[in-house]
Amino acid sequence: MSEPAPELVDAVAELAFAVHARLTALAARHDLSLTQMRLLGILRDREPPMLELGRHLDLTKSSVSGLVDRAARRGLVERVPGASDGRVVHVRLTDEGRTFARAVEQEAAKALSELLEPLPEPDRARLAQLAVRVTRGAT
Amino acid sequence: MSEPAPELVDAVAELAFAVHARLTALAARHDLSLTQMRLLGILRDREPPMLELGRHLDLTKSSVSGLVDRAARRGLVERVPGASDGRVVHVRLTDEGRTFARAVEQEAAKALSELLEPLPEPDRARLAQLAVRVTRGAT
DNA sequence: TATTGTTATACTCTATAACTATA
DNA sequence: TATAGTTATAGAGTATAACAATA
Repeated sequence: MSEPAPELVDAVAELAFAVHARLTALAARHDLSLTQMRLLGILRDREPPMLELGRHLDLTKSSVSGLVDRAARRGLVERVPGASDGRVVHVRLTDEGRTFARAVEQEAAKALSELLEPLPEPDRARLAQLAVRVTRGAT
Repeated sequence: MSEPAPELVDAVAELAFAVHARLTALAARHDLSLTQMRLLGILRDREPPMLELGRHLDLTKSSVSGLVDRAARRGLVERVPGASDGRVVHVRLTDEGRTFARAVEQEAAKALSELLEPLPEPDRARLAQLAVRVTRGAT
């Protein structure tokens, strides 16, 4: 392992905080937590059971229950009984939730690309490329 | 404004989530929230009043009160009455808090540099450089 | 009056443990 | 018995509004 080079590590951490803060603020403007926003994103192309949802979000089943309760109360998602296994409950977006999720997602993309505006185009692509290489090899 | 190029934006968002998750997990191993960890980091070289702390953390004064209460209950920080202005309360690390903060900070640097390991050294420096340029121009 | 901070209250988020229903 | 999910309970984190003390 090579020497950490602390200020370089700091730079990456600061970028991460900036991204996180932007997304959190955006979510808050729609009365969503970042977790709720991620929930909508996950459900965009899936109808997973509660436990699987928990794996995606790294939450316990009880936390997922509460999360889905609150989203369902707002009419964004709904629970669907499993067809083959009576114990399983799938979660899916309602029509309203899908429309909403789509809008929020577009805003998020816009917010992040605004954040990246200090970089001219070729560097932006370079940053993204490096980011991909890190996350591909990540835990 | 140029076209968003969604998958590039996604890559940066994913990197941010990975960094955030690492730091959150590390903090949790010490029974800290990420906010508590940031609090310790801020106090490393400052003894700010409550309101200023709130500006650093982007929290209301009431949230800061609770945050400092909990950190103080653990013996990590202490409140110090302002000398010139009787309304002001400064916050500073205790000796124990300082030792603890130092240890956690080193672990954090190590955790992040591990995360960046998929990149060979020159690329790591490039990533950091790009990150700096984004955050320098950022909100 | 204005400012700094705390307190009262409420809600989200999260976890652990106990419980229910199904397999 | 084992698994999927819910519920009861508790604590952190956050906010708004009302309050206290100081300026």
